[in-house]
Amino acid sequence: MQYWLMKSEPDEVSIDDALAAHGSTVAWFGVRNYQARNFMRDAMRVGDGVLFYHSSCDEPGIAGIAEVASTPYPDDTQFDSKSAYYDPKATRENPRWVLVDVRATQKTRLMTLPELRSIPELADMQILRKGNRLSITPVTPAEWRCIMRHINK
DNA sequence: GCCAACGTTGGC
DNA sequence: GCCAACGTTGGC
Repeated sequence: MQYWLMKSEPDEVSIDDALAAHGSTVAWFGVRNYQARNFMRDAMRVGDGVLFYHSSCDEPGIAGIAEVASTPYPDDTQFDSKSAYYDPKATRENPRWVLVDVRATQKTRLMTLPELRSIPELADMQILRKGNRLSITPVTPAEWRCIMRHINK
């Protein structure tokens, strides 16, 4: 069992959107970074814990809890020439981008970046490092437990 | 809107 | 294979 933090722009897919989706499950489309893709393709397992993070918005932070709900499969938006995520170099025979399904399990209070930064145990979290841009990052069991403890207060 | 950080592209 | 130029991310 591993833990992850996954960024989503709430304008596109928020924790509320995910909870309202069929089976509270959404396809994590649009990842176009090889490192983040490789986490989904190679490391994630069904049932892994996910921190649902809202990025590029008024109040960035952890907004809910989710879990990995599928094995990896091709991201259809790469084949759609009308999509912002279209990749002309990808083909159905040779997909370049994969995704997993993510099932939202709980909307939480918003744990903002300043709050996360204020917790000494979380000082090494990848999301808090300067220049962090990766949209999917691993979370250690200790970080996960710490966040679970704080988020329900 | 700014800008630091970092990934990608493409000429050589 | 190097690396400069360029593009993107994302908090502020």
